[in-house]
Amino acid sequence: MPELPEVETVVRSLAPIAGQRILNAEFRNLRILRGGDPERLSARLEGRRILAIQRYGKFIVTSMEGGGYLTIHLGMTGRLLLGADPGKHTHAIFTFDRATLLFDDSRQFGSVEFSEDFPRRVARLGPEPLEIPFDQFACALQRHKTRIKSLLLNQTFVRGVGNIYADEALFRAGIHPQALTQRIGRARARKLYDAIVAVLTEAIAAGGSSISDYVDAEGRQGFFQISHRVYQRTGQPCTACLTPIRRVIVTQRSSHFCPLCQKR
DNA sequence: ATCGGTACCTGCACGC
DNA sequence: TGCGTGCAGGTACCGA
Repeated sequence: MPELPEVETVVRSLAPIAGQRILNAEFRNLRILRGGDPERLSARLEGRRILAIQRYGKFIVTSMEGGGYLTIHLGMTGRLLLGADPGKHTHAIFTFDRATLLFDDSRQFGSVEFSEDFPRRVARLGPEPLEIPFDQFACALQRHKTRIKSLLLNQTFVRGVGNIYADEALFRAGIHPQALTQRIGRARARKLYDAIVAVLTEAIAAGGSSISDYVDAEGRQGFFQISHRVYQRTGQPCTACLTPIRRVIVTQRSSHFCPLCQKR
């Protein structure tokens, strides 16, 4: 579910726990806990204050008072919920001075990890798409040899773009998801760069896309899904030319596109 | 060193 | 009603 705009919305809604102390950390499902046993981790976290909560692509990195980082990834169906009741898919419960935070995840693709040093899998990510300068984006694009949709999903290229926003950006840029990166010149790269920036900025302003069950920590839904032009609109008319939107599989992921507006 | 394919999970919508 | 199938915002790992 959550891509950059959804994770950004979640991080913003977590502002109330910044500066608060973790009184208790309980882990109910060890699948989502990466590396390390729950007892030791609880002991490591309890009594410590949250210093800052930051987003890196789709990762949430919480820096702790006295050192260490709590890194959370929401996977496909992960949620962080303030003041909610634990349920069937609650895998971790953090009790703070004045708040309770749950980590829920029905598919269990998400993760919670504690590390003394800045997490390596986050350090390995590419630049933020809303921060990278165009020249750097264009150079990085040239260096890869693959289909553009695959590249956009590759988190070492830019971090935070997922299936929804890749499809939406490619539509706005008029580029076919299966287009080879070598066939994308500077002008088309510019259109793509601008489209990514626009779609992510608009989605953040709308609080993300709520496809099935995404909500922020306060339980609020996003509403960018009403602005989707291709994503999950297979068979519906293109917003620009009325041609039915098509769906193809690119690197095992659904890609939605307009066969007339988007060129290889 | 980069890639593409696969595994990891649950829930839902659909057709029979 | 139940069962099988396909599909869903994700990353990590494997082998070519």
